[in-house]
Amino acid sequence: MNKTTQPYKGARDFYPEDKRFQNWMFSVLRKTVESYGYEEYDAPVLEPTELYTLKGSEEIVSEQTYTFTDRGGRSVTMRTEMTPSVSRMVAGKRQELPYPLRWYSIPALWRYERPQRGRLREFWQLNVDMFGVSSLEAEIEMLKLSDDILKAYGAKREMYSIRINSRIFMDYVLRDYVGLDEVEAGTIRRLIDRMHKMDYVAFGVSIESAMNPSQREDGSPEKLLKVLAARTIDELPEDLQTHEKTVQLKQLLQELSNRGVTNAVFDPTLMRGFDYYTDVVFEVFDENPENNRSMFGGGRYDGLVGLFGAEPVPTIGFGMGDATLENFLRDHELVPALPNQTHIYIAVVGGDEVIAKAQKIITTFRQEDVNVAVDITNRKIGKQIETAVKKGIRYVIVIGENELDTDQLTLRDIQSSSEEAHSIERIISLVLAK
RNA sequence: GCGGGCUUAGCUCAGUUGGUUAGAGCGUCGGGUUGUGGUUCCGAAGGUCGUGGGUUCGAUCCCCAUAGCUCGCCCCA
Repeated sequence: MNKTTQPYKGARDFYPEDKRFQNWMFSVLRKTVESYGYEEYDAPVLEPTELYTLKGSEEIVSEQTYTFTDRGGRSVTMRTEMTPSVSRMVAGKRQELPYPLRWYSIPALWRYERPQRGRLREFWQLNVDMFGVSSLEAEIEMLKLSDDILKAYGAKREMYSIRINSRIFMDYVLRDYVGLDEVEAGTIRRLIDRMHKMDYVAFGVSIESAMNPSQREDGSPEKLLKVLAARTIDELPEDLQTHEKTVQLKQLLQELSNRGVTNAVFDPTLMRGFDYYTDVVFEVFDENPENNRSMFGGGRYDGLVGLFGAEPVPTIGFGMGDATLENFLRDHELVPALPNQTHIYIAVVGGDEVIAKAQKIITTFRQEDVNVAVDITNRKIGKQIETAVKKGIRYVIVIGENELDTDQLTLRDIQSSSEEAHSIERIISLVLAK
């Protein structure tokens, strides 16, 4: 028997204080996405392994998942992301669901990785997806919603940036504009993804060596570097300005700005993997240098539902991990004091006999939605109050023989260290007011 | 999967150039005579010095391995 009290590597225990924080964090997420009409769904923690090999990444499945054989000989995998599951669910009821679908979930996910800052083996992830809209209005809503989530926590614009790119646009740049074959393009995509981690000269050298000199047109590396250097769409080379996706991205940024999202920018170096995204991709970056990674991101993936044999559905969505969000909130000091959900702690003088007689009062509180914990230890009164203080419970009422006789109770406010006698009705409204 | 740093009380950390009973602060528990916490005073509990092996008369300290934490790399759905 292993006697360690530590949780499993990369997984966390949530003591009441931690769970209180998580509940608060999630409640803000829920409130914000539900204000846009998104509905919560869920799926099993275990999925058949084939669900994750469906879209290709064999290597990821074999090396970065918890995969095992069940008692019936089936290979199962603990969910590492929600997108395949939700795509499966939509495909399963493709013909009967009322589009557009606005769905969200906050599942616990498992990935077999080496833990580091902002990255654990068990983590929670907000997933927001819209199915059934192919127009740019879907992108606008997704990004506006992302922005509203951070604003709901009290984040200021300068704390984060929203970076946007298009896979179709970048494919056009790499294949047609620069003239690369698919193998070269794949290598270059990986390089671009790591661009900000390399120095500029080394990056240029890598780009050049990744391109086959005999096949490319003269000046291709330079053409590409010029595109990647663009900080805005207007800075893109003249001959790219009229491309359909350029025009669309410009329109997207303009409309976001019109709706108050002024920190969204075009970023040609944004790659975001290379699996199921089909067009617009975006990432929200924490501008705090302590958190040197994107906080969350997503994009359009129009092809996934169709993989299940159903008629394809245009889809856009994003995922937001709890660890990176927590880092963001703590480092920017956006976490408020979180009160204990118990409103009143009742300290008892006189033991079990008094507790028995006080039941009528206690029941009245509970029926009025006041959460009441009774100290049944029969310790001295000072200890009982100290317990309430440590638990972070705001109000204390001492009940003894004296209180049983009157209809007034003395409500002690731990926060202000004050005491005042009130009727039970008055106490209920005072305590619930906060 | 690769590399760096770390691991001594519940927490944050001292310490021993290898020597017999390993310390502090905070926290916890109890008390300062019987119905009021966060101040103060007194007292107590709590450690096989991450784990396993080696060197040595003797290891918490030196060496090796291993685990965990942490930071970075790879990867990041």
